[in-house]
Amino acid sequence: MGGTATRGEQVYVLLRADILSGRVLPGTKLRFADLTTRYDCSTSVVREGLSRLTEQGLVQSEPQHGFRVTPVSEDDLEDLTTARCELEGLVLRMSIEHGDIAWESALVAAHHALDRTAMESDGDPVVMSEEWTQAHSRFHGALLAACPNHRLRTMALSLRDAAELYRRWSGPIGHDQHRDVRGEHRALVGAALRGDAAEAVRLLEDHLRRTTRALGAREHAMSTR
Amino acid sequence: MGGTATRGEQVYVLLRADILSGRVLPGTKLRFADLTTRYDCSTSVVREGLSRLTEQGLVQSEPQHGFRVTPVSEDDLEDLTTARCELEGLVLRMSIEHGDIAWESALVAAHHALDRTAMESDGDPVVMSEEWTQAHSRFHGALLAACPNHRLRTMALSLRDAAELYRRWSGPIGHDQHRDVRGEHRALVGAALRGDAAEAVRLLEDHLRRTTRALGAREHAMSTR
DNA sequence: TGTCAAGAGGATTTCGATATTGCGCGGCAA
DNA sequence: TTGCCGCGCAATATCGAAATCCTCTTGACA
Repeated sequence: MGGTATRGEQVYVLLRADILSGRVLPGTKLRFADLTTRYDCSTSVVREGLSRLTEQGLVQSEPQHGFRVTPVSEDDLEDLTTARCELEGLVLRMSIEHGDIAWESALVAAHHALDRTAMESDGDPVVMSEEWTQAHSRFHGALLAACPNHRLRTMALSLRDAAELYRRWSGPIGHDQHRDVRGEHRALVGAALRGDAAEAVRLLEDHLRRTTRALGAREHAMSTR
Repeated sequence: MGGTATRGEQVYVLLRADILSGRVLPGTKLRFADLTTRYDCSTSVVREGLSRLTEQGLVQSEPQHGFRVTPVSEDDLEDLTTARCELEGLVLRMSIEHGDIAWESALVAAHHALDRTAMESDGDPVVMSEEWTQAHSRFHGALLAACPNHRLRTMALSLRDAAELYRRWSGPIGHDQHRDVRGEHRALVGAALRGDAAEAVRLLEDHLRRTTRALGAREHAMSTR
């Protein structure tokens, strides 16, 4: 027990975690031989998992040439950030306009949890802590949760996932450019609870663009070393 | 020649065509045994094709229970239409703001082709002609083509595909509610070429909502018979 | 020396069969 | 009659090998 329903699902979850956590680098070729031994299953199952990752955009496939982890680039990051500003902003507006008390409560709870979680991990202060990443993801998910449109919400969350791949390669964000990430989150919650959708969307876009700038700088530093 | 690269791709294209053209009805269970004989290939390949359809939203999968064509419902149609109005409107605005002369030319060409294509097919006047459907799809694709953001454009087109599944179940739209579909398209082109993004978006949303209403009425009539 | 063709090797794609899972029918006891 | 347990069937998930395809190398020929 404790396992998921199918083997393909397991591979999907495991490989997804490996990609998002940075254990396999963007651009890496994913060979079937490696994966079958790594996850102890047949090529069919690996293929299933890769296919699911592909639909999420974390993996790319070229027919007859196999699969590789979606490469990162500054252009793609720019594309992704613009898409997120527009779509996530839209979903946030709808969420605020339709949010009820239960939504507000869940949002406050998620924000509290995030605010009380350390950003840097104890063991390795150069990378962000797993707990903070999760809490951060949950917080932004809670912000969008009241959007009544299932498709738009799903797409916005999918874009957040794609961004996670980039966020991994940044160090603790707070240290770059003297940002006050906690303050940004607090302001977001405030505007949301006040029902000020326009202000909240503005804050969110700022939040996303700032993160992008930090990542772009970091990535540039990595690619030129 | 004329064949696509892999067998899985073929199954994907064929099955997709079968679903979009209405040869297999929404909600239908897709058994492997049937599909392997229908497309003359193994279960693995069928699985590959179904997986790709799933990522596009045309097919749903429940672990251990197989696949079925995504069922249609009035609620889902409402959800889809709202999502399209918001997202496609956004993409259209960006497209108009960034469109150059080449885009305008392609748009004019696509509109001309659409305007000169008959909506009703000769053989079966109750269903829309294949040619018109294609021209219609190309026209709306041309409208969005100049949006510089790859992700947003792709998502908008994906939503259009999903809507195709519904559109199939409507008769020739022009006959319902005394609509002037050709006029709506012409007005859209006019606003787009004029660079009036706000007006174009308004026209597009109207266009989409009208189609939805026609489909909703039709579907209701079918479900109660 | 440069170009092209043929072949070996490695990787992906496809196959057919086996293992596993879920569902329904029938029997048995209360 | 009703409810529950267990067996059998059908469908899906998984496997491991065979077939197919791509790439890189080698060698011959102009």
